[in-house]
Amino acid sequence: MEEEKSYDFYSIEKKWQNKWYNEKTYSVEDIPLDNVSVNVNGENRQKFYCLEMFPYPSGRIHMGHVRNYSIGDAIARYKRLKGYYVLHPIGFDSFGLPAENAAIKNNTNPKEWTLKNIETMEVQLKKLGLSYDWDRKIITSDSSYYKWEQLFFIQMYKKELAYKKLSRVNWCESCHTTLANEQVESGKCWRCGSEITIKNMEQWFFKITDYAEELLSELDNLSGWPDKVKLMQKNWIGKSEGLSLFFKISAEPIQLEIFTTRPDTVFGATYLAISPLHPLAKDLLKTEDARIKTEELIRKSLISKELNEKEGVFTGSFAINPFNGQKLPIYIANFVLMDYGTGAIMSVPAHDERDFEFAKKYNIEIKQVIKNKNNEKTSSNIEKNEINKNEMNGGIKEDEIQELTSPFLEDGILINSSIFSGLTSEEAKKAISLEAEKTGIGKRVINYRLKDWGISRQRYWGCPIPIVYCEKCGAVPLNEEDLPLELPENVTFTGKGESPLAKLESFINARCPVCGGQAKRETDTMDTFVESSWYYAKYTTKPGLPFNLDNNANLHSSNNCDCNSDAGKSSFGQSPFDKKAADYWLPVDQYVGGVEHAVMHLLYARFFIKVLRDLGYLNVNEPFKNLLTQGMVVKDGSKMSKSKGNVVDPDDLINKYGADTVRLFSLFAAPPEKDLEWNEKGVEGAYRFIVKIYKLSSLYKHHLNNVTIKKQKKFEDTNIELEKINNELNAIIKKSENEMEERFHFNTIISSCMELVNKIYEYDKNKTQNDLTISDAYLLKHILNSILIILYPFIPHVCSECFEILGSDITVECAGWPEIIETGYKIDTCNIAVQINGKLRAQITANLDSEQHDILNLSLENEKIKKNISDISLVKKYIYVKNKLINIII
RNA sequence: GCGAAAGUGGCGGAAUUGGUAUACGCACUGGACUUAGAAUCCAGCGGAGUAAUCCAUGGGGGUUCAAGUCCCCCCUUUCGCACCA
Repeated sequence: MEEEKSYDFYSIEKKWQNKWYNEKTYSVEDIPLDNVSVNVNGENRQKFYCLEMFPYPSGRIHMGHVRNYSIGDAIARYKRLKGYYVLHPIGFDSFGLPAENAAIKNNTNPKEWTLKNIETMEVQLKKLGLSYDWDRKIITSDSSYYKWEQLFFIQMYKKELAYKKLSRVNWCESCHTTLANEQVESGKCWRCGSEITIKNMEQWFFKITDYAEELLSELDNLSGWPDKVKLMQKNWIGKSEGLSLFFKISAEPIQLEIFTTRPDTVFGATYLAISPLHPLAKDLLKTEDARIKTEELIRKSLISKELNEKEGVFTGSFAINPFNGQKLPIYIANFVLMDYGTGAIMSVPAHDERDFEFAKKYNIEIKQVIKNKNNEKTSSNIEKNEINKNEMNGGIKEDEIQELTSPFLEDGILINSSIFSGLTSEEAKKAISLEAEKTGIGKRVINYRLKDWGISRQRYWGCPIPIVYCEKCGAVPLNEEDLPLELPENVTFTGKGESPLAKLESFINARCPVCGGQAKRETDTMDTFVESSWYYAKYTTKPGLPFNLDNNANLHSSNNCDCNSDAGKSSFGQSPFDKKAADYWLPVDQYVGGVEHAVMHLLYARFFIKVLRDLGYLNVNEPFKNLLTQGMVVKDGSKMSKSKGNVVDPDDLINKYGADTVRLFSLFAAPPEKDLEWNEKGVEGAYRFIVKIYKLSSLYKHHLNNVTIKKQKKFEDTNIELEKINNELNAIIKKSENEMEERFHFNTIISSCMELVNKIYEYDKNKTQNDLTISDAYLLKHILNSILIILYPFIPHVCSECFEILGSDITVECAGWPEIIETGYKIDTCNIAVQINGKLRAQITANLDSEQHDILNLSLENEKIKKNISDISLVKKYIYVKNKLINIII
């Protein structure tokens, strides 16, 4: 055996990376030219847009990035092997708080800090050998990017999709800015974990609620999304259908509007409850005592949404139930939310947990109006409820006294409800709603939990909002041709008080675009989730000259928005991307990222593409066709973090083992959707496997180098051991296709390849390479090449190198997905498990596709079976699963 | 509290359609090579038992010839929402 060159990952990885980056191997055209639009077989190549969530340039990449990008790269490289025309871009989500916080702390410039980080991370990403089209790199903090965002903002403003209002908003004292609802997690800031307080501020909003229905209903079409994420979005949008009902206030000329999803319980209402922040709250108060108590409730509601105990105050006012004329006391109650529905409810303690709790506390009547459907006693709920026999025959006895120990929450049959008694809840909901509409005391409405997206941030390092406030004209958007409104650089950071922009006279003072008079600029910047809401569309067009919207055919014709179709047409007349390119590449065929963005980024991006569609920029309804949400990388059971001191730096690992090893381990240790437990010893295992592959290729270098693989259907006259291995290879080829396209369980592909490599070593042990006949060499080269191609998406450098070592005119990435080639070897026997009464007792070898009685006889000849079954007459029956198993029942 | 997902050796995990549970990797144990170690290679590795066998996929029931897989109840963990009327 000749001396092998040892595996020098550093040189190998450098060699291939240089080739890829210098030759721009992974660059694609915005719209494929004729010469790439067909494959070698003359078939049309399909496009495939593979995207991973782009990183925030925080300084260095971390293991989460490595995992995310290894998954995406595996998919992108696989699709190229399969002949797709693959767009696989990368960029940096570079606006955000850390840059500004670093500026405050270290007296640096956020822009310089950010660009330096991008530079570092770009080097790191390139060292991982990811197959990106680097020509399409986006840096969102660059005005060449965010000027388009300002353009979108202006156009949204003109369509009233962006608006400003005074509102109670979430405030994070630590980040010193407001936050959108999606960015508050259990009352805490999503970024820093600080407690959120409530502030009343003028804020800019995007009218995402206009799209609530579409965002909800389109979820059904997203078959390529995990159910978990769809459910989270569904719950977040929180559609509920119900009845809005007007209650007259007795002795007052005013009405109170409430919202309920349970119109069927309207006869059980025993009080009304309104939010302390309800505009009518103070008007309804009748006593000084109630006023004082209410002030306290208002004070508490204003600072926090957190609630420990239900508290309320009787206002002294009464309302009239429009259905039965009953006089209902009106309470001010802290558990009623002002920003949902109408801020007022009818309380039905018998059939609502919260109303029940409140009624118990304040001794309010509890009146049951729904009973169990099946006429069974709800014994756990009702203590004294002797159901009148008459009820069985449909006759409902009124005025039964129900003593509930807990509310009855399910749907059922109405009782004590006048003409509606006897109806089911479902029927009654309809009937009562219709009646309310007929008599004009109410209307059916749909409410959403989703709120408009608050995008104002009182921070510097973000996209400036292109609005000025003119004394004469009010809020006025900039002229589109004056964009970009650049973020000024000559600012000082104190970390105290308002945004640095608010103190910068040169920025604040502006001319009104309408009247030319004195005006002041908006000093809030946009939420950085705005940049990530459309970056995937920007990628579809290479950077360069802006596209003229007017040159884009049919730009406004297929606009499915009901507004003026000229809305998207700006005087500026330009677009950040070519509409044809966007329509060609979008939607993203495979999106990969962390599940933490399930209701933030992923909801905003869905909203934004619909807005861009309605503005006429593209013709796409959804941004991401398939979504893969990968789990976290954890160590010692918890997420890697500086505070826990369990961070592993990818750079250290790459230097020690090489990028292929780090990538392989990331994909091997767990399926992508699960958390990945980091284990240094496991990394060594991955390294060992790569060395094994490299050694195997080196071992056969001289024997296979000159063997040229021809296209062939079958290998003849080959070594039987190799033929067996080829059979297993064929199974792996098939299985891998399924995994790479459907399930993404790369770990199972890798383990199959490990098994196969082990088998080749075993084969090698019993042979010397000189035994190789010419036909064996063909087959072996086919096997080795195929394994290299299958593993190439995961460990591209070493596979490229080994493919070259074994001798080929083309690189592995041009080789195409391996074909299944048969040999003369046919498996004509199989292993059959023999069970007695369902328990495994023996294994026998039988001819393939044997008849069941032959298998039975064969089984009964087996020593172990004989011991249990001495005679065939003992066999009561048996079940035979072809080529697999026989279960004999005695 | 509501909703969802998951629970398999010492560990990460396989078993994709109900059909031979524990593939592959890690760790561990023994052996070879070595002055020694590292690396590598070989062998072993769910538990109990001398063995035949028996017991094992969070626990308990069920369906089935056959259950990690399907159904019901319970426990635990993780995630999301948390008074949304």
